[in-house]
Formats: sequence, C-alpha cells, structure tokens
Amino acid sequence: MPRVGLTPDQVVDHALALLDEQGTEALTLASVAARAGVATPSLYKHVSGGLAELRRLIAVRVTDELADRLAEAAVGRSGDDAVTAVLRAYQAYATGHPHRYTALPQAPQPDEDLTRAATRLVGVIIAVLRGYGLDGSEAIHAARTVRSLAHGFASLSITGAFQLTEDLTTTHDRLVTTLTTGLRSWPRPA
Amino acid sequence: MPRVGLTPDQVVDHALALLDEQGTEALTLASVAARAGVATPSLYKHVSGGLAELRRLIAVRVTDELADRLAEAAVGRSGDDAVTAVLRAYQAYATGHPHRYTALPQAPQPDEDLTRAATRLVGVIIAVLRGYGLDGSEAIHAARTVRSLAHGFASLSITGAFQLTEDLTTTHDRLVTTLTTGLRSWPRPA
DNA sequence: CGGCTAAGGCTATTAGCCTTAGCTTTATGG
DNA sequence: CCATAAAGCTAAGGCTAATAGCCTTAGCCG
Repeated sequence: MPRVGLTPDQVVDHALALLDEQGTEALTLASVAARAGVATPSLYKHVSGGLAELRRLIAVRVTDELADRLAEAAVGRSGDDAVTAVLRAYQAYATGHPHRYTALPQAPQPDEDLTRAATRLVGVIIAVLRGYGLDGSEAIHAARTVRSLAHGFASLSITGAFQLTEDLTTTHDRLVTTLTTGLRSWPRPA
Repeated sequence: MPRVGLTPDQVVDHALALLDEQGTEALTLASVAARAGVATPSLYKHVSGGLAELRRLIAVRVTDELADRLAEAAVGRSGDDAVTAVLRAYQAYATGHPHRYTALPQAPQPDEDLTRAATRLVGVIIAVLRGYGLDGSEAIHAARTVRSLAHGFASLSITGAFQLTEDLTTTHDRLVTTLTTGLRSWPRPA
C-alpha cells in the first residue's frame, strides 16, 4: 500500500474535477476516493467530516474563485463600467463552471471560512458601489440587490429555466442596464 | 394488508408534508412510504419512476402553486402596483415554504407538465408587463429580468446568504423600486 | 542507530437508501 | 361467481456513507 500523500486540498481538487466532468450527482466519496487512488474510508483521514465537510470545502473554494474573478473584473474600472464588468464576470464564471456554481448554496450551517470568503465577495461589490456614492446601510441593500440579480440570472440560466429562443446575452444586457439605472437613482439618506 | 387506496396526488401530498416539516434531506421514498402507511416498494405502483419522478411531480405542483399566488396578487392591479404585488407574493411564498421553493430547480430534464406550469407562471409576468407597453421579445427579456430578481433574492434569503443585520424587507423594497424604474425606462423597439 | 509515535493507508462491517422481481390479496366488472 | 387488473407485500441486490480496528510507513528523538 504505497502512500499516496494526499492533502485536504488535493481531495478538493479531485472533487472539483469530478464535479466539472460529471455533475453533482456523481460527486460521492466513493468516486473521489477512486479518482485519488485510495479506498473510500481513507478520505476520512484528510476530510474528517466526511461528505458534509467536503461539500463545505468545495463551497469555500468556489466562493473564493468567484470572488477572485469579480475582483479582477473590477480593477481599473468604476461606475457603470465596473458594475457591468463584474456582472459579466459573474455570469461567465457561472456558465463556465455550472456544476461548481450549483454546488455553492448547499452549504447549510454558517461556517467561518465560508463566511470569510463570502465577505470578500461582498466586499468587491461594496467597493464598486462607492462609485455611486453609496455606503452604509444603503450600500448593503444595494449589494444585496446586485447579488440577487447576478445569482438569479446565473441560477436560472444554468438550470435551463429560460426556455424561449430569445438571446440570453441580450437579456443580460437589459438586466445590467436596469441595475445601473437603479443604482444611479438609489435613495440617498438625508 | 388493508388497501390504502393511494393515488399519485396523495403521494405528492405526503411528500410535500415531509418536505415542509423536515426539509429536503428527509424526503426519501422510505419516509414517504412510512407516512403513507405502506411499504417502500409499493410507491412504485403510483409513481413508477421512483424518486426522480416524485421530485418531478413535486416541482410541477410547487410551480403551479407559485403561479397561482402570483396570479392572485396581480388581479385588479397594473403597472408598478402589479409588479410590486407580484414580487411580494413571490417572496412570501418562498419564505413561507422554504423547502418547497428550494426543491424547485432540481428538475433536470425538460418535462411537459413542468413546462406547462412554468409557462403559466411566466404568463402572469408577461401579462403584468403589458402595463408598461412591453410585448414581443423585449417582454421576454423583461420577464427574465423579473424572474432573475425574484428568484435570486428568494434563493439567497432562504439559504441565509444575507448575513448582515440590515432589514430584508427594506432590501426588497429597494429591489422592487429598481425593477419598476427599469421597466418604465425599458428600451422600446423602434 | 534504535525505537517510538503519529499519520495514512487498508479491510470489514453496519445502517440506510433505491430499485427490481415475483408473489398474494383485494376489488371490480362481466 | 369468477377472472383479471390493480395494489399491496416480502425478498434480494447494489449502491451509498460512516465507523472500528488493524497494519505499515515516515519521521523524529534520544
């Protein structure tokens, strides 16, 4: 039994590869173990919480990835330009890695690492909103609106909920315009 | 073995009750069968496709319910008033039946009944959009935007993705305003 | 260099799930 | 009254996650 030399990060790597290739259904400890060249119970040496923890680790990793993409898209831009770029990056990530994106919201209990990653993601949005003069509570409400639009469109388009033949890119453009218009006229506290 | 006299609809009833009470994890054929007073394999007499079909039937039922609520909310209203009422009804249904709502998007393959129910739901939105003079392709894009916002906010709020203390109702109000503003200035084909 | 310890593998086992096969009973219609 | 179809059952197979306990490797420390 040659030692494979697995680490938690490598386990997550294998899990993400399986997720990308075969979807959420195929993500089982058995399949991850097979891919890592190890018996199923051996995974518990690295991911002691079993499947639940693996899913948590995946959510953290994916949230971090997404936050990276949004941060990259925002750099060097401001205002409508920044919001547009961030929303496009969001949608590009979601459609480019549909199974990863779908695996995101299944992390139930509030976890410290996940909270940190999510906070970073929200931070990017909040930063972009400063270009509209928004901060404090109104920036929070605006950021939630941004996330709702981005997530809703991503989620619905991934699951194939938009059945008609109209171009999705056009829909996304309209959606972005709606958002930027709303942000420009966002209520300012007195 | 006294005959229970089960029907597919009753199986779905029991499944929904379990879903409401104990969440998605607890929705198994075994638990549904126990609740119906029947051995697990007997369910296949009514839901021949097993768990997959049961989930499909649930999605159809929930989509129909949601469409009903939206239609009720829209009746007798128009314009911003109608959009506001529809979005509030949407969010009220989602938060009132979080597990049902979460069970919605897992229906993978395009099913005839599900398509019919979803079409009815979209129809309510399209009808409301006529109050803004929207029809044709632009109405489709606008309806997708409406769904994205409604679904995104519902999904994120149900899963607890909004962690800060700011009032969710206020966020929803802002979100609705953003949407109505966008609809009023929606691009009209020449 | 010897030995101890901890980590990373393994097999075996349990419990629970979905699903199929085949039998038995009930209810119903002719 | 009987035949048949529907609706229940038990049994069994194959999958999953998870736990328990054993063995071996690697590395460190005296």
